[in-house]
Amino acid sequence: MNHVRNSVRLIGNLGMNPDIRELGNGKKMARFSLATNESRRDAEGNRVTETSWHHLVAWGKSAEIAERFLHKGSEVAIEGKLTHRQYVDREGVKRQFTEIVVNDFLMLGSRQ
Amino acid sequence: MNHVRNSVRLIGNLGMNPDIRELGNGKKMARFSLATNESRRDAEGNRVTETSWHHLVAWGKSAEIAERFLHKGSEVAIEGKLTHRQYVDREGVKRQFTEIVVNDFLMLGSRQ
Amino acid sequence: MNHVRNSVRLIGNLGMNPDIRELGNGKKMARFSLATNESRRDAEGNRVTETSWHHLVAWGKSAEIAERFLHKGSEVAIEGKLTHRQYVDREGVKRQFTEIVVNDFLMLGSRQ
Amino acid sequence: MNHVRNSVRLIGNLGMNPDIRELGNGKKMARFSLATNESRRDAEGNRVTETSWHHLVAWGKSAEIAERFLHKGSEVAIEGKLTHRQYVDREGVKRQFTEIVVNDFLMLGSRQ
DNA sequence: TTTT
DNA sequence: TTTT
Repeated sequence: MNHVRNSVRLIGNLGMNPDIRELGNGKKMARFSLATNESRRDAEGNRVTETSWHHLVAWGKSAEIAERFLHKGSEVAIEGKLTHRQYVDREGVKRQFTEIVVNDFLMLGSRQ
Repeated sequence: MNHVRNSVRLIGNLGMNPDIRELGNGKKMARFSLATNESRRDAEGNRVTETSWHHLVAWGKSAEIAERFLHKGSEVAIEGKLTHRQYVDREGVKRQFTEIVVNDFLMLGSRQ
Repeated sequence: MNHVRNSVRLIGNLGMNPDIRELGNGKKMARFSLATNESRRDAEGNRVTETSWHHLVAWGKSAEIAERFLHKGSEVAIEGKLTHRQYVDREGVKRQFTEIVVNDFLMLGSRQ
Repeated sequence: MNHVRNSVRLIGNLGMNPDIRELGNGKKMARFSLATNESRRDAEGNRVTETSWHHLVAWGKSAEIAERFLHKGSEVAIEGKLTHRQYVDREGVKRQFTEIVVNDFLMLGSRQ
């Protein structure tokens, strides 16, 4: 319950169906990308949309709900924790990977 | 004012004095790292502290306030936007860089 | 920009069309109620929905957007500031009124 | 875990020591007031500080931590849920009471 | 007074 | 890769 120190809130759309893995202990993990679209005016005064793609991961119960209810295009609000992992890729290059560990999410616009 | 869609909140300490740049237009930019410390129990039940280091950038007025008041060790609460940039490093490796663009921050524990 | 100190985030539905007022200075004000629905299990294990009704007020540009796009039933995400006002009602009773001054909002599920 | 729908974040100071009650089931409850100070310029351009007093309540483990560590003047960051209760006072007047049910909090400026 |  |  450390979420006063580190909390991310995003509202956007899934770019793909969640990728579900089942771990050795039977616990599920769901990974997906979420696009947040920001609308602003550029130097010429035209409306432009800037899209950011965020990496999300959900565990356990949240992963199961994601598996059942989320799919490509789904609109969701999520709250999670910002994490950064270091790893070495296949070419031996040191890399950083930032992802949001989902604490809670809400499906939106579900009337469709 | 798109911060309903994309908002990060962190409370932690600066790892260094902010790095201040003045851009061509006279606008300032302040960069700094912020550590958030999360306390939890490990498998053996011992208290462990996990530290995450986040990259932050502030612009304009916020950068000026950061320059004047923030320094290594300062405790701050920040609200910002999660952004990801792609770039190619000196070795020609494609990389992603995640940083938080600060919208608002607050110095804490300032009674000292 | 004091929203690190005081910030409310709600996702819910309008109970009515916004009530629009135009002030002497031409600035608009929009008032509306927002329901947040929380689902939980009661002592007997049955799913129950608890609804909270919040009072919201938007000013200026936000009020104009609210007037044009929000109506009874609209699903929205809002970010605002928690405020409390004291007043004396017609019967001379001292009362407190809590409302959220909207900083930013987002219409959800707008595909309908 | 419904906090994507309804979440309040405040950073401020306690106006009093927490008021601790122990309920029949041995569970503790802590009540306290928190002041958030907002700095802004008035019509004449002078800096003015506006203080809002919020009612907070914490339960169980949070209440116990509040009892041990929080006191009048403590600086804290809290995350909670906005709730409204109706009641009838001793004079038979119907009233509303708004309070924030604390989910998580963090003591700040603890170096003192 | 909303929504699922 | 999403959405409007």
